Amino acid sequence: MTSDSAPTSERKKAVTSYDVAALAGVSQSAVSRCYKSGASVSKKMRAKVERAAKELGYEPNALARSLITSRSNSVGVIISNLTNLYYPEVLAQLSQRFFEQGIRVLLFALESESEADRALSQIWQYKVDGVVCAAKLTKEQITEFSDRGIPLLFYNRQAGSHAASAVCCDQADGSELLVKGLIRAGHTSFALLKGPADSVVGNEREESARATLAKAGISDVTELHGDFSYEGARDAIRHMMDSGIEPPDAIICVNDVSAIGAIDTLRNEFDLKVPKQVSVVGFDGVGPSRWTSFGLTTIRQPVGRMTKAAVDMILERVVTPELANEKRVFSGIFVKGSSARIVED
Amino acid sequence: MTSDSAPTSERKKAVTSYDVAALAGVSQSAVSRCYKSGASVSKKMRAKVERAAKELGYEPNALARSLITSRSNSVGVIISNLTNLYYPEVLAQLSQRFFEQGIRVLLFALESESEADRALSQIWQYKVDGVVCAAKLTKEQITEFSDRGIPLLFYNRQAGSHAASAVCCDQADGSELLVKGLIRAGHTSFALLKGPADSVVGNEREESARATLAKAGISDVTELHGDFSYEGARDAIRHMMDSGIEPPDAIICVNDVSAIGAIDTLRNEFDLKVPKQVSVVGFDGVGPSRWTSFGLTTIRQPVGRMTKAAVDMILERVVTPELANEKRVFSGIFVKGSSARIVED
DNA sequence: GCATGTTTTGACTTCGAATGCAGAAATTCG
DNA sequence: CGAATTTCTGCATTCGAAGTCAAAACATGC
Repeated sequence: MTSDSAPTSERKKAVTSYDVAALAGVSQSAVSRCYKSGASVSKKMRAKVERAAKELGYEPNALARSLITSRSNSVGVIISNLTNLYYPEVLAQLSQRFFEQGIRVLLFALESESEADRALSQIWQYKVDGVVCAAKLTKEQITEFSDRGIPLLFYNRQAGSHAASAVCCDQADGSELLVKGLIRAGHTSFALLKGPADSVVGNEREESARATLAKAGISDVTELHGDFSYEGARDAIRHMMDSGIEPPDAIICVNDVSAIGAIDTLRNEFDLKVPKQVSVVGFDGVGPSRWTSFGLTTIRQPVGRMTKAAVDMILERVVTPELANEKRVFSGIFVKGSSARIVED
Repeated sequence: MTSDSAPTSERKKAVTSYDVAALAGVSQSAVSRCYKSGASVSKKMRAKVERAAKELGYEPNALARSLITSRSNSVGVIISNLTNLYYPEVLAQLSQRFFEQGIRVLLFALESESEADRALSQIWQYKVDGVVCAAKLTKEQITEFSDRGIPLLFYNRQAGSHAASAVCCDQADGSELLVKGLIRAGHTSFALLKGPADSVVGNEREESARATLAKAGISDVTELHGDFSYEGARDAIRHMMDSGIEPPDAIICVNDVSAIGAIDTLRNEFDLKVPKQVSVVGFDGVGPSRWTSFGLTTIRQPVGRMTKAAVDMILERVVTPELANEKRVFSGIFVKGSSARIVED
């Protein structure tokens, strides 16, 4: 109907290395070499190629390159609940750091743990060079990574005894610090606002808190069931208060958002003073924990250093696959805040 | 030193369609066809191939497929400031929805606008099928998309008169709604807490608010300079109070986080009652706006419908490139809250 | 100037899946 | 049962860049 080069609709041009080669009057190999660092190319050649490339607006096709080199220069990032206030910061930093290294980030934001399988299937197909995972994987799933030789790094999850690296914040240590401070300040009755039952991070924090209390002879701890969310914390506090229990001196929350929910509910629904009547502590150090309404006493995770470690570790293992797995644990930073009476060591 | 198949270190196997073909005793083309919907394959063939594929654990190589089909089944998502509380939700939903469609998401989380160029260069190289952009692009950058035939969709940014689709929340309409309500409630002196000067969204909200006030004969509006952040709002409020101005009846903030910062500062640093002495309204409807400490009166963006529209529109245009650009504007939802005295229409 | 050594360069093959085409098998129909 | 279709299948080629290798160009030494 129309000629091959329709005037109105622009044909996709897709400049290839052959086009550049033709224009520059050299071979395709030469063009390719110009884009490879450390290749042997004469100045004249480079100049010719660069001029031709610029004239045509040539950009190497990353797909073709990845296919032949079997390196995609991309990593997968699996995050289970992006709506948790803590993760956006992590994701932003990870993505920024990878970007600086010229690495692309394939994002998999899981809604539920059960989606992990489908995400993994996509990950295998896309031949990512490595994966940073802030979600729970089964032992089999982890094994599959090592079988395929794809470096895997967990962010704030235990790799267990399995074959994966990990970057963590020392949950136990942080909780202990907070609880000891609360004990020193003279609190005697405690409540523990837990996270979802299947959260590794939540369980670690919880158990450490409980152990520290036990060591001080306090074993009668009120358990509140939350889910890391504001609403979950609110409901837990309501439930506690409605059941006629005497409010505890201190509430240890597994994360900041829970702690904020607890504070808000105690203050606004039950007219209790925080920290005067009830001390509340959190964990994470998210942005809103610093808002003056809350001034949360918490443990801030060193996200900057943790994400840097994560990126470094993964990239090391991409370059040197035989490198053994490694686990780096970072200490959290105590934030004094004003939501709890605490006596420091 | 060692034999070709070292016993300890597992060689990467990389099962290809040829391996499957060999095991199933068929041709590579046959295997390929089994993975293409709508291809003509007999039941027997399909069964043989599927068995062989499962036995070998075959997964098609997405890179090779993309290379030949020139469809990568992936989209780029550009977000400028992920740390803004509003975007994580958008990103989570976008990524989820794309994932459901079997589309991979390449994430580009820009720190500064100037990084856009580098992100684009990666986008070209990676041959994404389309891009959703929640960041500012120059006219030239936008043009480059249409030149290359890559569908581009702006999220909450004006595409201007340029060639790109867009999904937006009606900023002007929302602001107007709030301001009218404030006026009806009898507020007479107003302050306007602005966003960063270069934010399109912020400017639209601001201008609409100002226009609505002007229509009511109120042109003397105190301008406060914020940057969408809690801290920025706090500083702006401090600055206002310290300069000895009589506090306004109402503060119109360009976004929720600013509004929260304003409320906190008014209450905690200057002992003003919100909404009794000062009404404060925000915009966005982020999670923390619903926290009882704030109970923000705001306009909630219909993120669910907006992200759905974004995904649909982009995918439509990937399949049918000649489709004209389109802009869909969604009305925000008024959230009554308790941070402002408002009289509804 | 010639033998030797060192860069450069281009022809050709490779990565792994998709597809046009032609021939083979299965199906329909007279 | 054979002819005419229709449905399958395999061969060979393609996508675009990278790497191997041997030939070509250049540099060096005597």
